[in-house]
Amino acid sequence: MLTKAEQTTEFIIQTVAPIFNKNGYAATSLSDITKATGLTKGAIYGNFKNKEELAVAAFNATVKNMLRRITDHQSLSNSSLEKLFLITDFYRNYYNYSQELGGCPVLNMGVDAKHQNPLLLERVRYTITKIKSNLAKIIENGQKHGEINSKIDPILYAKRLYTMIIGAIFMTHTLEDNSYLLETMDQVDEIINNELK
Amino acid sequence: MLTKAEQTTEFIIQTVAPIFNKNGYAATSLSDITKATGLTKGAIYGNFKNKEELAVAAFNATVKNMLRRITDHQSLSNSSLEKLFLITDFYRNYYNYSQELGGCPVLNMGVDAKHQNPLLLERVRYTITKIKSNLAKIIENGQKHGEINSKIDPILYAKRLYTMIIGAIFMTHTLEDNSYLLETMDQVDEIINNELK
DNA sequence: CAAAAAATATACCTATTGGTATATTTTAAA
DNA sequence: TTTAAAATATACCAATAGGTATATTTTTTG
Repeated sequence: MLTKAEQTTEFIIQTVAPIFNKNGYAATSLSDITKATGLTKGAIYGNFKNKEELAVAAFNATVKNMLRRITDHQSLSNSSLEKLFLITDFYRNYYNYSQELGGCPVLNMGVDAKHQNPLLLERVRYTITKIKSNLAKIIENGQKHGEINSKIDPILYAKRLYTMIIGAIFMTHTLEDNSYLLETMDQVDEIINNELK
Repeated sequence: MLTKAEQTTEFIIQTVAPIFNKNGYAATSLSDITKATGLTKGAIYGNFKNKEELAVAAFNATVKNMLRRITDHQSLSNSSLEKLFLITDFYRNYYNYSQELGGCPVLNMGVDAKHQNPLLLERVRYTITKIKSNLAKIIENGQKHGEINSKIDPILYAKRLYTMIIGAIFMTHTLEDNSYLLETMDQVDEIINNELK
């Protein structure tokens, strides 16, 4: 069971996560944080060493949420090929879902933290590495089971797929136009069918 | 001939443009600006109404620089197909070039301005529209001259290509790994050869 | 239920923020 | 070269920034 204090810590993280994700690190002030949580600075600094530590905790929570959703969704099938289609499926609904999070944490924090916050940037890089290796492992597994062409390079295609995905996320969010995500996911499906099979 | 005042305005823009591009709007302070230019607030506010107007002028200057470079490069050939290859060529060298600018202005400001600065966001959207319609026009022209398959949708492919490009820019900058841009440009070349021809 | 411990609120700190009124200097025109 | 105009510097403003020491309240434990 969670103590009252642990509940508060969790409450703060969940409340400020979308704010940091939307506005970025520098543009999120302590008063934004106290206003949103209804708590005072004393409470915030009792639970977190400083603004940076809170921002990192918030990012981690958002990413954890996101990764769990992807993992859950792709586990709907045991076939590697089907798992890949489930991933494009996931990103077809990503615009809606990521708006709940305050946007895509990888995209937003990747750009925001680049010249501002080494700790956050490291977390972004780690997250990308995880997503990429997840994709590569699915491809490798598909090759082992004869579902996917053994001639293709799993890492190369993992990079290509995530590059397309993150590009589509940027376009859809910046232009507020979901067609980029939808059309790019169609394109990824074509690649799966024509190049990976 | 430029008056002394006009020279100063231009000097300020050129000096602060990479700073805004790197750090974003909120994380760039007036003291960053006075420090970098060696001028005082009086001089800055004599040339620009406020921080926002300066940020917009800086963004416009960076984009103008970038668009001129693309235009110059693609004008090296009259063939539509060759123009497309010249564009992938341009982006193969984009990591180096964009570092001079303080990063990719479209990517950085697209994310940064999203929830912060409607004026800047509008400029980003306009820039994307311009780049996209440039790509679409090249494709259309290629179709008119029989260089490009008349069955393909110019707008759809313009969207696909720029989505891939901006995704690769994000990955390369965030991971400081140029292979994303290089490999994605190879992939784009494959698309030109296999789908557009 | 009382006491110790933990968590939160209050009040405050210095530094910095974007911005401005005015004095001074520099530029351009006569 | 003098003078009017334009540009820049100086000195200031109120508001807010992140952060902290301490008082108060709440929670946990014996």
